[in-house]
Amino acid sequence: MYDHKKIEAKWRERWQEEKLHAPNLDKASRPFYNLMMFPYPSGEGLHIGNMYAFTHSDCYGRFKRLNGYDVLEPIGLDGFGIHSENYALKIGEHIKKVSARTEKNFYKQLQMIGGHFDWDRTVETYKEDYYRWTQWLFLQMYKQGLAYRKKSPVNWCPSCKTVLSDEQVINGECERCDSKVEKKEMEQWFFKITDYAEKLLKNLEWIDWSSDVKLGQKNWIGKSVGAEITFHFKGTKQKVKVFTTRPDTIFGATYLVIAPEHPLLKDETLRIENQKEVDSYIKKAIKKSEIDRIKEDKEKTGVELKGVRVINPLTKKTIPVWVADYVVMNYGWGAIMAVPAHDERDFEFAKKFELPIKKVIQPIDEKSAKLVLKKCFAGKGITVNSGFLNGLKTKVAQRKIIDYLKNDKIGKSCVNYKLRDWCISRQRYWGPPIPMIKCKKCGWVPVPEKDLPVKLPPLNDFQPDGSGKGPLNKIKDFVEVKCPQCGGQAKRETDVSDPFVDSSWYFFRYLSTEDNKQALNKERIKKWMPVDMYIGGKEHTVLHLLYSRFVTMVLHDLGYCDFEEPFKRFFGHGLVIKDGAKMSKSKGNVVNPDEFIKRFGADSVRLYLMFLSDVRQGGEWKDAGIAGMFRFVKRTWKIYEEFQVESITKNSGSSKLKSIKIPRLHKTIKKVTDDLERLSFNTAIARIMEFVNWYYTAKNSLEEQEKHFLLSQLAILISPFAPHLGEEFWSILGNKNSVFKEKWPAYNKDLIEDKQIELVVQINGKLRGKIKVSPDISQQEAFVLAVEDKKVRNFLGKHKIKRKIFVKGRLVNLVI
RNA sequence: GCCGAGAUGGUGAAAUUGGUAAACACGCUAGCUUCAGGAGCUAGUGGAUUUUUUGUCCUUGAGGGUUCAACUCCCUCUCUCGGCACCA
Repeated sequence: MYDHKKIEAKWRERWQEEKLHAPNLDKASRPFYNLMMFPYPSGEGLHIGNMYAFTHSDCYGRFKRLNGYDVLEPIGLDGFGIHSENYALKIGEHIKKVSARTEKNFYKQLQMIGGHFDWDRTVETYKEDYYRWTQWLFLQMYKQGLAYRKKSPVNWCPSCKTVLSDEQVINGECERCDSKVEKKEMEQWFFKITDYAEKLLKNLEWIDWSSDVKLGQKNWIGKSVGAEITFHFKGTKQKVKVFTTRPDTIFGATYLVIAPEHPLLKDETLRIENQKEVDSYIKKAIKKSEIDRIKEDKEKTGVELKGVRVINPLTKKTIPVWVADYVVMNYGWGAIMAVPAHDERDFEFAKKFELPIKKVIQPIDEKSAKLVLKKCFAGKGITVNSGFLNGLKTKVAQRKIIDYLKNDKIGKSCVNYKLRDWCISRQRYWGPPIPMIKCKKCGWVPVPEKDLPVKLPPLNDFQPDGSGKGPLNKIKDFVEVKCPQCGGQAKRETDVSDPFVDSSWYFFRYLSTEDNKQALNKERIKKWMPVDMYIGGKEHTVLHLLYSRFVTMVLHDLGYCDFEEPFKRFFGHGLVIKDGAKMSKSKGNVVNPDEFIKRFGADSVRLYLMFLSDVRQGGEWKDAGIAGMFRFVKRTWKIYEEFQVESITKNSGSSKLKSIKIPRLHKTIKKVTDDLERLSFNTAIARIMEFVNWYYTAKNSLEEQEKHFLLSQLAILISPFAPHLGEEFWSILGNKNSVFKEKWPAYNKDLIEDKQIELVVQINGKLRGKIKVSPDISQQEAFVLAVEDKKVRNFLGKHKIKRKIFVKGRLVNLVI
C-alpha cells in the first residue's frame, strides 16, 4: 500500500537530520543559486499559486543538484508590510502575534511540499537581525545621496492611510486594498532610482529574462529622446521650456500648453487677464484623483491664458498659451508645444477649442496622405511648410533642427524617462523604522551605523490614523532623542520604509544569515552570485524585479559585488486558474493546497502542478486531474512493490548491472533531460508516464537485474518531480544513501537512433503511405521504395511525378 | 487608445528548425474484476461518411497569401487574457 503520509514524513525528517539541503557555502565547488520569490505570509496560508512557482523551481533545483551542482535553495518570509498588518487589524489581533503564528504555519506548509530548502538560513524581513541591515542599506543610500527628502504630490491611499510608490498604484487604485488613490502634497523619503534609469534600460539588452518582463520594464522606464526648446513670452522677459520628441514639427506648433501645477501660472508678470478663471481651473484639475482623470474618458479640458502669448522661435509668430490637465507637471518640463496636425492629443484639443492646425509632415504612404488634417498623422514622413526643413525626411530634419536650436541657444537635444524616483516612506507600523533623526540645529542626521537597529518599539494600538504621520509618532520615548551630531534635542523619523525595500536585497542576505556583524559577505557573494535561476511571478515586473536591479547596481557601485545584475536568469511563470478564472475568495474558487497534500500527498500535488500545462502559460487546476495523477503515482508505486516482493522471494543476490541496452530507457532519459533543461516540466512528466506504461507491458520479459537497473534509473528520473517517492523507490531497491547523492542518468547516443524508422510518403503534401526504412537511407532509395508502396502506387495511377522532396528521417513528398 | 501574449477534441493540453496535428492526461463508452477503494485491468474515443473502416473526405478562432509542405511564416479581421494609461 502506498502510504504517502508515512513516506513523506519519513523523508522530510531524514533530510532535516542529514542537512541534505544545506550546501557548504564556503567550500562548494560548483555553486548553483536557485532562487524563488519568498512569500509574504498571509493569514490564509500558502496559496496554490506560491506552490505552483515553488514546485517548478524546486524541481529545477533538484535536477541541477543531480547534475553535480551544489544547489543553494533558500526560503524565507517577506513578512513586513501593509498586507500582513491589514490582516492583523482586520482580525483584531496584534501584528506581532499574528506574525509568529503565520511564520510557524508557513514554514510547516513549506516543509510539507518537500522543497530542497536550506532551513539553516531562512530570512524573515521583520526580524531584527534582518531589518537592521535594511536600515543599513538605507544609510548607504543616504550617504550616496541616493536617499533624499522631497516635497511632491505623492500617492495617498485613504484606506491604508499611507503613501505609496508609483509602482504600487494599479489603474489609480491601491495595489493592496483597491481603494482610490489620492494625490497629496507631502514631504517623503525617496530613492533616486532615476539615476540608474539608463543602466536599468541598457542591461535589459543582455540579461536572460522572460522577454515580456523585460519589455514591461522597458516601457515602465519609458525613455524618450527628443529636445528641450525655450519659448519666450511676448512683452515680458519670462520664458518657458518644453520637451518634445518631435522638434522637427516645430513649424507646426500653433499653441502652447502648460500643466495646471506649473509655477509660471502664479507669475504675476505674465498679466493673465482671466486669472480668476485660470485659478479655478487649476484648483479643479489638481483636486482630481488619478482615477478620475482616467475615468473621464480623457475628454480634453483647458483654459486659455487671455492676453498671454509666446513666440514660436522658428515661425517668429506669436501663439496662444493654454493651461490643460492633459499636460502633466512631473514629466519633461510640465509644458508642451502643441502640434495638432501630428499629435493625437493636441489634435483632439485643437478640434475641441478650434485652434489652428498646420500640416508640416507629408506622409509617404498615400492612404495617410489623404487623411492629413482630417485625422492626425503622428508618423514619420517628409517635412513641409517648414522653411529650411522642407523636403527633409523626419530623421534628418530632427538632426538639423536640433543643430539650429543649439546654435541659437534656444534648445538642445534631451532625454526623458517616465520612471520616477521611488517613494519609500510609509506611515505605518509594521516595517523597519527609517534610521534618520531630525535635529533643530543640524537638520536631518543619519543614525550612526553602530546604533542599528533602530528597533521597532512595541505599540499596542498600531492602527494608522491618517494624520500623515506614522503610528510610531505616538511613542514619545521613541520620538524624542538626542542628535547624534550635536547632542541637542532632536526627533526621530517615525515613518517606516516600503516593504519592497526589504525584498530588494534579501537574496544577498541569504548568503550570510549567520553573520550579524555585517550585512553582506563579499566572498560568498562572489562565489554564489549573481543568482543562477530565479523563478517567480510576472506581477513583480515593475516592482520587486526593478527595485532589486536598482539596489544591486548601487551595491555594485559601492564595491560589494562585481556584477550589476542580480539575476542571471529570470523566468516568469503563468497563473494557476480554476473554473476558467483567477482564484479569488470572492469567486470561491480558491484551491487549498493543504487539503490536497493531505489526501494525495505532496508528490502527487507537485507532479500535478507541473503536469498542468506549460509553466510559462499557467494552467487550469481541476480536482479530478489530481486524482488522475494520484493514480499514476500508485501505479508506479506498484511496480516497486512488486519488484521488492519478487526479489525477496527469489532472494537472488545477483550482481547489479551498470548499463543496459534498452533503447526505450535511453530515449526516455534524453527526453526528460532535454525537457527539464528547457523548463518543459509538463512534457517531461508525460515522458516518464510513457516509460512507466511501457514497463508494464515489458516487465514479464525482463530479467531481474534488468528490472533493477531500469527501476534505479526511473527512481532518479522521477526524484526532482516527486522527491519523497524518488527516495523511497531508491531505498526499496536496496540503497542506503539519498537518491539526491546520485548522478543524473546518462544516455547512449547510439541507442537513441532507431535502426528502422517509418518514413512518411506524401503525395502533394498529403499523407498517403508509410514505409519502413533505415534512418540513413539515401534519397534515391527512398524514392524507389516510396513508389513501390502499394497505396502510393494506387494514388499515383498514371500521373507523372513532377517533383520529389526528401526530408531525411522524416518524409518523402511526391508532387504530381 | 497603445503595447504584449494567446485562441488546437467533450476538458487540461502536446507538436523543440515549416515536415505524420491531437503526445501525455482528464472525462466518457463498453467489457472484465471484486481486498467496495476517493479502486484496479483491457479496449475504444477529433468530426463526417455504412464504400469490407487496414478506406475516403474534413479539421488547429475567421478570411486571404507564401510554400512541394503551414498550428508554425506574412497580411486583414474577431475574441480572450495581461500590462500601460493623456509621458508630449
